[in-house]
Amino acid sequence: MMSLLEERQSCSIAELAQRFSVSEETIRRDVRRLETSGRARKVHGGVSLAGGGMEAPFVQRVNDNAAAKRAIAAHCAAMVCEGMTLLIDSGTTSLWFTRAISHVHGLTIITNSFEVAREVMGRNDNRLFFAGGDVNIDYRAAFGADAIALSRRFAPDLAILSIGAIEAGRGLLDFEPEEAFYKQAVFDLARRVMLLADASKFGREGSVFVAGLDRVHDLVTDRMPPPEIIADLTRAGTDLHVVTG
Amino acid sequence: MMSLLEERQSCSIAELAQRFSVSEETIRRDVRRLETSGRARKVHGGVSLAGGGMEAPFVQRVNDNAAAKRAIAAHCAAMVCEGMTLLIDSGTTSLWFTRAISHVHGLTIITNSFEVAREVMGRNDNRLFFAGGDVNIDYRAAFGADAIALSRRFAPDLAILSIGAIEAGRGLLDFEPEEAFYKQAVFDLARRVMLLADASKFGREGSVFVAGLDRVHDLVTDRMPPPEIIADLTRAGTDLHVVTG
DNA sequence: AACAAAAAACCACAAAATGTCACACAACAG
DNA sequence: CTGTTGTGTGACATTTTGTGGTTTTTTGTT
Repeated sequence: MMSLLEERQSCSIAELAQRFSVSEETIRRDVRRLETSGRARKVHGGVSLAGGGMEAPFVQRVNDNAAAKRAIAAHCAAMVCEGMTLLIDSGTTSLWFTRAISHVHGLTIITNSFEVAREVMGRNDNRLFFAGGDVNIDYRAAFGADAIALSRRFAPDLAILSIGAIEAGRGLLDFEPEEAFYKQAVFDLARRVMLLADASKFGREGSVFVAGLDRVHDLVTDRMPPPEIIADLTRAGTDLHVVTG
Repeated sequence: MMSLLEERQSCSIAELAQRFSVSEETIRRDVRRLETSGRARKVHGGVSLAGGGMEAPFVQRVNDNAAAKRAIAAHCAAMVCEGMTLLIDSGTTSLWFTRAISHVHGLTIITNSFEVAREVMGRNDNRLFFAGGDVNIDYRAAFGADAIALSRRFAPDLAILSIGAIEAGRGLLDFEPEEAFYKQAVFDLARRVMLLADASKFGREGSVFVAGLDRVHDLVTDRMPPPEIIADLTRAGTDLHVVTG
């Protein structure tokens, strides 16, 4: 069955059932197992290969929890006004933020994210500085020493950061060491650091330490965090903004 | 449906409905979802890609003389093999070249062009280094000192360059000083410099001097250049490849 | 500018398709 | 014999689709 999926990128349940002369329910059970083992993914009416098209993970991440991310982004966008200098990192929520400020003119934007850059280039009344170098294709961004060096040239009014996970007692964590390293470097630059994190980040466990909550001036999220994290926030002096979707 | 939108920049509801044999209302619903997730945007009577598309003047330049550029690109692509290190500049012909090498694996690509970078990121079995810094939004590329500094780190096997104009007696000229400056810097780096220029470049007059023809190892074009330029080429020791569309 | 006709978009509800669950049955190894 | 595993069946939940009616937008005409 996997070999059939290798040829055809995807297949319908009904077709597979007929192909193997078994009931559709049997196919569905097998598909469920394949999904839990990560080798295929279900879609309504059929199955498709998991790894099909390496672009999928990024697009998927952008659309995960889109409503919450959009609301958070819109809230932050209200604090941006003409002529500001912004540093925007490579998270998916940051991308929503970039879309949300598309109507503000005369900004200077520094970013290491290709998606953010693309969004900014849509309107050409902004100044754009791109932190390049070694590109992580999965993340569509550059994290290496060159990206850090370029970012360090600036003293942005505001830095917009996303994060992989927020854990009580630990602070901010991420999954990719390079990404974490880049973020550490930019914490010092901005006069104000705003962290955009939908509520799903509170449940996650990261694998690389990035920074303590005290480095963040504002945390913008869509649901009230668990009490231990609220305690950490007050201790760190971080302002908490909960955007009611 | 997204893949159909990738090819055609936009599409009408009625056409999509007929294409997939479903009712128009179903299409509208799907489009609404695509819009809330930010991947497409609705227009009256149809859908179009969200930020996806390039800016009108740019996409026009890319498609100008597309057949010739594609043929030139295909010819050059034949000289690329697995594992090479390539520097690709920001011209529109270079973009066609990048598309033409999409089937070659394991390349290391250095570029200062966002469009080239985007094309490379489509397949993630290449290594990508992006020369960033101050971004020229009209050209969708970075030309500044930072871009030069990063590019200088490399010694590519092959550099793929485009040019604004080729004049007899003068050599290579461009229209944007910054772009010219960047190109001057990269001429020294590559072991072999290949210039991609459709025949329209021979008639043009540029405004900024870039380099003499002697810096170019190969000139690939689609029609025989005027005799004075052929004389210059032989004098400079440049190989001339004329691709018969 | 005003107005009417036409096209397109939206909404709500019913119908169809698909997915899920629980249970019964058969094959089979220990 | 018994427990395990896989399969099929039917009831039920969920998702998706089509349809009719209504509202909004565009277009053409005066």
